[in-house]
Amino acid sequence: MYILNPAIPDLKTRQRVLEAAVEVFAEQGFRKTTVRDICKRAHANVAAINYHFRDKEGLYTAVLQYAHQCACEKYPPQLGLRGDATLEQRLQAFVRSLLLRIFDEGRHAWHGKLLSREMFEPTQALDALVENNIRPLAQQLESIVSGLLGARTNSELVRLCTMSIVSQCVFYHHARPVVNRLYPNQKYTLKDVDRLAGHITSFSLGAIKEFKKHLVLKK
Amino acid sequence: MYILNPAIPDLKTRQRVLEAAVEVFAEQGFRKTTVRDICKRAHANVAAINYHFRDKEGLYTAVLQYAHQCACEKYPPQLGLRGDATLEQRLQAFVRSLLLRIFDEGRHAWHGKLLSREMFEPTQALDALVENNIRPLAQQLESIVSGLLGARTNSELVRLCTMSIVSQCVFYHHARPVVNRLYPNQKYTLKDVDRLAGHITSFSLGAIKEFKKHLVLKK
DNA sequence: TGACAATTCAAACAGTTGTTTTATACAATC
DNA sequence: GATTGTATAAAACAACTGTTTGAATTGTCA
Repeated sequence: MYILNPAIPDLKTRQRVLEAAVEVFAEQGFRKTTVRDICKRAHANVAAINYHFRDKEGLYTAVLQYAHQCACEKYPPQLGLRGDATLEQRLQAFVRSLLLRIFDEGRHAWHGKLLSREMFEPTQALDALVENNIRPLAQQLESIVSGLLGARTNSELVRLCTMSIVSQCVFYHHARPVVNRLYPNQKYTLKDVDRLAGHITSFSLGAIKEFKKHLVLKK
Repeated sequence: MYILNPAIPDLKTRQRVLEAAVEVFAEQGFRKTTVRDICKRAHANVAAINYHFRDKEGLYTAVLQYAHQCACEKYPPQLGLRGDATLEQRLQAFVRSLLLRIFDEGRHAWHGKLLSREMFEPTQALDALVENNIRPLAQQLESIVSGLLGARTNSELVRLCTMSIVSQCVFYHHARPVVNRLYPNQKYTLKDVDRLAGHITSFSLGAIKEFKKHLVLKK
């Protein structure tokens, strides 16, 4: 056993490489990242990647799975919500947990960053990620929206509203470089995130309320 | 003069390289793109890039400027709007033109793609792009929103609503790989884009209307 | 036309990339 | 205790990268 990295001293090479790779891939993306950089951070030999993960791409898919697993452990789907919560409360909780995942500055920012990268250069890994992780979340939100609009609303409107809500959340993730340049003074502490969650929720609830009003008038 | 590319036969090397570079950079990103690939498409020698643009990075900044210029020519800020248009009409036009820019499948999809790439790996070029192009657009939308909410609304709410509107538009750009996987059957013809613009506009107008109602009640 | 600059070209350069090879150290098994 | 399989190490490999070189070609203008 080789104790080289004081921060994570007693982990086997494979694990050290994996954890280093998550960080580097998230920061630099697949292309820009070099196996030598990863191994340097992991205090491992260059050949370790090929030995444990076959090749760089094998390591990358392992990284995606690992990061997703970590994020799910930290932010479980229903964020401390009582069983008898109203639809409004469920929406607020959904928005808030999504934002928290996005604005997590710590070690769990990986998930979001890696997911963002998949948007630009989708790999095969994205297919599995959408089916296993994203679709269930989308359906969860759709059911909330459907309930808010009224059960008999046509599905297209439900879908459009769902996307409108999600988009407001992920925007601050995708467009952060632009937002930061537009409003350099804006910070995103926990309090700010809560306020943002409040805005998005009431903005969306207001929009849905108006939709429902006109839907009722039509009938 | 070398007539090699039948599509763009009579352009000087510099221009052929530039146009090829726009496409390749937009498709593959800065890192993945190789100068040899660009030159191959442009039917130019490898050295052409270094001769005309100093280096690969010089070519990239030229590409960003060029793509931006092209997009502005095709989609001018105010999209055929009468001087006496209502705020609602101006909002609809703003949303629609933004969506059109995003869903343009033709040669002008460059601008959006390149801008998206800047989000992940911002270069110095992004600073100029935000100041010259994005900030004016944001202010334009802000003034519309401000008018809709009422002149005396606090600026934070105006900004939050502005972001909520923009986010719904750019979402379909940023998250297209995910959206396409979630709803594979959804197409985005001109008609669909118009319907989408209609939804985003009425969703946002409804939300703003509700906000205004509660603002009035507070006073 | 002839001289001069601008442009294009093939070839080579120097550096980096992911990967493989070969050898060695360790632990468990017979 | 020899053997076997796993893990790590240094070095070398082959391919590809952006860039430069220097000669050949083209265009321009006196």
